[in-house]
Amino acid sequence: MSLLDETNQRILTLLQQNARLTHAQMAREVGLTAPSVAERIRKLEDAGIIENYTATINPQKLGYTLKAFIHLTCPATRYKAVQEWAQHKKEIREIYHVLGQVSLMLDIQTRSIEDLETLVQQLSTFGTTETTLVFSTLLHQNSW
Amino acid sequence: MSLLDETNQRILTLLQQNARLTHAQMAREVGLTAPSVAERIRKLEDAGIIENYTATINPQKLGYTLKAFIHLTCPATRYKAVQEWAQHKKEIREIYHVLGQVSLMLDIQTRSIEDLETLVQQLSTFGTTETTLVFSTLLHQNSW
DNA sequence: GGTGAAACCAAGACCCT
DNA sequence: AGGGTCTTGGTTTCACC
Repeated sequence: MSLLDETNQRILTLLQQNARLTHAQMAREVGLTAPSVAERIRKLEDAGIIENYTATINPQKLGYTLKAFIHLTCPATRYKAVQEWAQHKKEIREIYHVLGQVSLMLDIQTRSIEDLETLVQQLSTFGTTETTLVFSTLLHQNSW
Repeated sequence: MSLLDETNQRILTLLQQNARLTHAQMAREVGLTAPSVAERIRKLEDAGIIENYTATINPQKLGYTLKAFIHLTCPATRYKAVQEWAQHKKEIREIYHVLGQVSLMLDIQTRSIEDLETLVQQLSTFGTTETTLVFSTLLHQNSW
């Protein structure tokens, strides 16, 4: 059996749509028994294909109504400092090291424009910033 | 009881760390019984705070080794066309409508530089593009 | 992959405060 | 309204085929 045969791809799709499905429910969908599905899932986890299972939270409902991207241009020697600083800021969702004149790209979710301003001010101690506000999300693909 | 009291915040954190925890396991963590935890979770779902539960897949392991952002500048009248076109492209993870001269920002994950080139060529029929390749991810925050 | 048994869990009814 | 207890049926897990 291949780790990515058709059955496992269907299992992966099911788990991406609803990670709390029981093995028995998935077994019925793919035409196997629960222990077989459990074994396949265990192997997908061991292979690192499934990284983990997480509840998707609606940021709006927690008051995080503002989404933005901040492009930070700074010397590479400061990356680690930025990373450590960001670790304890819950508003910072992701940091990417990107190619080009912009060096870091930060995915941000804040409660207010004031909070965003504070972040930008703090970031400007590392380098120069350019902020892009997000109006809306047109597409959110969450399965392969 | 508030929907976001300390107990519910701990439940949310637990579910974001491992969405497949049983009610009983969470109950032991927060000092309640399983039915109480189930009831709290049901309310968080009903309130839309928990949107869904999903398995996190490692894109690398599926061959999607290249990450990029494409900034697309095009007339607003074409947004819908872009959205529909992107819907069936598994390489396109997210599309944001952003403020500024760039109009759309696409979060991309491809298997090769050739696939990226194809996407950029197709997108250039909608407007002008600017592609930013991602070297690495410095931070990935997945809980609030 | 499947089967069967034991431990565990989910879901609902019911009670207490 | 929120939490606890109990019961029933489904589920997981493991050994074994």
